[in-house]
Amino acid sequence: MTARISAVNSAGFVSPAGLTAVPVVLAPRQGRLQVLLVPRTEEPFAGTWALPGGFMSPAERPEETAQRKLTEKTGVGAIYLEQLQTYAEPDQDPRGWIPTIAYLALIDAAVLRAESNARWVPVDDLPPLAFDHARVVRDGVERLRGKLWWSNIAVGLLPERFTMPQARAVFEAISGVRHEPSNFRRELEQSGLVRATGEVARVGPGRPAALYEFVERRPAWSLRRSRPPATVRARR
Amino acid sequence: MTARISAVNSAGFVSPAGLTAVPVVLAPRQGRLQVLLVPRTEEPFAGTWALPGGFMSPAERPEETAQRKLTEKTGVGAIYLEQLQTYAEPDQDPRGWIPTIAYLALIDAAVLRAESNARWVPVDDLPPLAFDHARVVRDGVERLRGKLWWSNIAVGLLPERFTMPQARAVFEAISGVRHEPSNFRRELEQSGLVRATGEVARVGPGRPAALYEFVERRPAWSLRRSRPPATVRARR
DNA sequence: TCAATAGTGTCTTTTAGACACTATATT
DNA sequence: AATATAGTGTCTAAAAGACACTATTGA
Repeated sequence: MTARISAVNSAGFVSPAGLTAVPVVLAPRQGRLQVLLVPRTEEPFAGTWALPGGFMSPAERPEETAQRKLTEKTGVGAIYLEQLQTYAEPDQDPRGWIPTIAYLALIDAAVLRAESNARWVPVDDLPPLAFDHARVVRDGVERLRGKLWWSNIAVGLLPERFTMPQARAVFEAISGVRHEPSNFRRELEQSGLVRATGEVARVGPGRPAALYEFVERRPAWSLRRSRPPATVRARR
Repeated sequence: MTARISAVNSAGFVSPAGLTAVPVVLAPRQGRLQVLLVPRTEEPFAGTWALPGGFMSPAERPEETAQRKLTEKTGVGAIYLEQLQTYAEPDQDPRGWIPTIAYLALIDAAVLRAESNARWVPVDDLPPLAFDHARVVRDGVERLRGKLWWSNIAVGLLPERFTMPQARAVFEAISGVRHEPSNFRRELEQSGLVRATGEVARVGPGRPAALYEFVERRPAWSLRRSRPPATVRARR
């Protein structure tokens, strides 16, 4: 086991040994919601996986640290970054008093391939995680699901322009439930979050799909809809 | 100006000079939502007000620190305490690198009188606040309003047993909008958050009001309702 | 009995869920 | 033409909003 780190400030009091920022990077892949993890090589967590976080410096804003760590691991920055929660339990980190500021991060759909030794893992099938990162992932998933229909948080997970079936696939992967196609269309249109571009996408057989785009690409809330749509019920 | 505090950990890196936890204590008073503030005496913030926070120790969970500071200032603990957000901007604290974990705190309606040199101030009429506490208060108010109809968060703000008009007054003070009495009653009953006790309250003229209580006094979410009730529109 | 406050009933409007049907492409 | 996918229309059910009306107290 590595030595425990400690710190004392210039007034003589014990202070945190460090401060970390960790992004929970989520994306729908293969129809399921997945999270980006990196392997942990140091004891006592060798063999487990962890979120791609790192130590903050005094000159850095915590979002910047989360962004930087993310870029180091994936080669891209986050399209969306929102503070999730801070974890500061006394014994959460065996290295010492090291609180963690967690962020919910979404990266552009187009760069989902870029990886190093990082790995995408379905959030409902996690390997053993270091620290309390399993809980952090759970909190992140919950936040993403909770905001899905109330904000344009899905912006970064869809291409610039997308079809209704594409959007539906992403929403279904995130929430884990199936939606009725025609109702999904109506709900998303009425949400005020998206707008038709007038163009269509021709791919394969079948009627071409109309292309949509988000009205607002910066973080924003829906003004119209009042509740999330229902899931599809079994046919009777 | 006081000297800037710094800290270095045993591995030789700069570490935070301290970590603070600050509760945003909110309560409806005199029909308006108010926040509990304490006067700041030290430079450079002498003359301003601040949230009643304080430094954490390594052995303390951050919620405990927030609770303790609250008790020191008001004589009571929080009935409800929930992490709001962490503020760790590089220059937010002139004393040094001191991140702040903010909590949303509600205290029992019965002890709202207990004060020391602390003061209740309407959230829409704040005096100059130290640090970025004005922003912290805004974030707390937003969270409280957002959760009002979706959880039993109002538990601590109402007496053990309360009448519908009382509940309505509290909800209106928090949200800042007026509700139609009969619809308010229906919505709150159907929310599943409260239940009639069968007793009535006789006070002054008029028909006695039935007494209600919360089904669950621990933090919980409503299962039934899907959106907040409408505000009262002007008569036509 | 009157003023004051609490509570009920109900009509209308809006929103959501189910699902039959139409449209437009490829092979 | 057959098949596949996209999109429309609409019926029904449930929820919310408006508001007239009834109920029960103290003075």
